Amino acid sequence: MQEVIFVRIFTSMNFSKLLIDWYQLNKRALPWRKTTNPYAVWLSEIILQQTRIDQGLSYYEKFIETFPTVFDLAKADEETVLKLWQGLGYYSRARNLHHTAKFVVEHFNGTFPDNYKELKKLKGIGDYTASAIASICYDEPQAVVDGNVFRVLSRVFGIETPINTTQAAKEFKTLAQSLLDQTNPGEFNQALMEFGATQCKPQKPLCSGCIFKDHCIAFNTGKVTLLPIKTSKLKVRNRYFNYLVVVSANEKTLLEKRTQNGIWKNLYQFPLIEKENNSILNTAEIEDVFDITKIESVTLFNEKPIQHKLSHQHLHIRFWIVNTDMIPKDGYAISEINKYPVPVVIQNFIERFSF
DNA sequence: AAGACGGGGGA
DNA sequence: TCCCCAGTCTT
Repeated sequence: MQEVIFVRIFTSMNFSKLLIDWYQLNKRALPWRKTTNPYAVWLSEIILQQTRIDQGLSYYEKFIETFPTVFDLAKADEETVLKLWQGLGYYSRARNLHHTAKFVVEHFNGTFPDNYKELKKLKGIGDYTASAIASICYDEPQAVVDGNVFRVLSRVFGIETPINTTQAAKEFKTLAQSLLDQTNPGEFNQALMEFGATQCKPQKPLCSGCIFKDHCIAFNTGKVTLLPIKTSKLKVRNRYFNYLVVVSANEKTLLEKRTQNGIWKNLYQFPLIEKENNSILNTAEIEDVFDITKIESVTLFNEKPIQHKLSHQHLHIRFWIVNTDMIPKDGYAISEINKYPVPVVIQNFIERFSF
């Protein structure tokens, strides 16, 4: 038996009007919505990449207060920027943020480019962020495609192209562009994202009162929970970290900066011994790290490795307390270590361990 | 085209 | 547990 399904077709302006009317009634009051200052909008967009508003909000407030203008940000040390970013993750965003602030000050006298094409040339600004800034600050009709847009459009229009493909990026950008309100693109873009974030949510979307109920292909074919489609699951690498926490006679410890590419680049940590497996360290391995003669004692801080899960890596971490009589030459005063940007797992240890 | 890159929150 | 988040860059 063939099932017959009725879906109302959008007329040209329908989608945009329904959406923007909904937005006017339902938008949250957020600090970056009070301005079209490109610096503030840029900052908010970088912070919100792959980050929930609830998580990013306090960081935005901190950054705007500490660095009210692009000049203030450009003047700061990278370490200061990373410290303020600590805990937010994806630290390349902070490094690129700082780089671009300096670039804008040096080459554009502190004035951001006023169009999509030039914005996209800046480090850390991709298609999404360039479209967001250009539309919100300069009314340039560039549609944004973020996770919300993928979800809303895939459902409403019943698009089954896996969203983590190059083809989907083009397909959804074209569709979003065709729906875009040409006279108020910034409003439209924000409305579509807000709608995805609060109504057309990943889980338990609020379909019963949805403005697109009569039009939505997914809703009318029972496929809401199946869309959007995403292929391939990433594989996670296990790594085994042993951190050596030196406690010296003169209240100093050792820190090192992670300078290679990879996780936590340019953040600090205790001296690290990485192993291939979960085996316990022996004292010889620890002594090899320091060219020292006098280790008083070595104790294992946590018998059970701390499980620290990142997107692509599952870290198993042990902390070793190394007491020594010697005075480390390049030691960091215990009282000063909170000035350095460190990964969350290191910060948690510092707070648990009473030096 | 695929992989790397954080950390937290919700179900 | 698993999924996803106002993505971008590198390989």
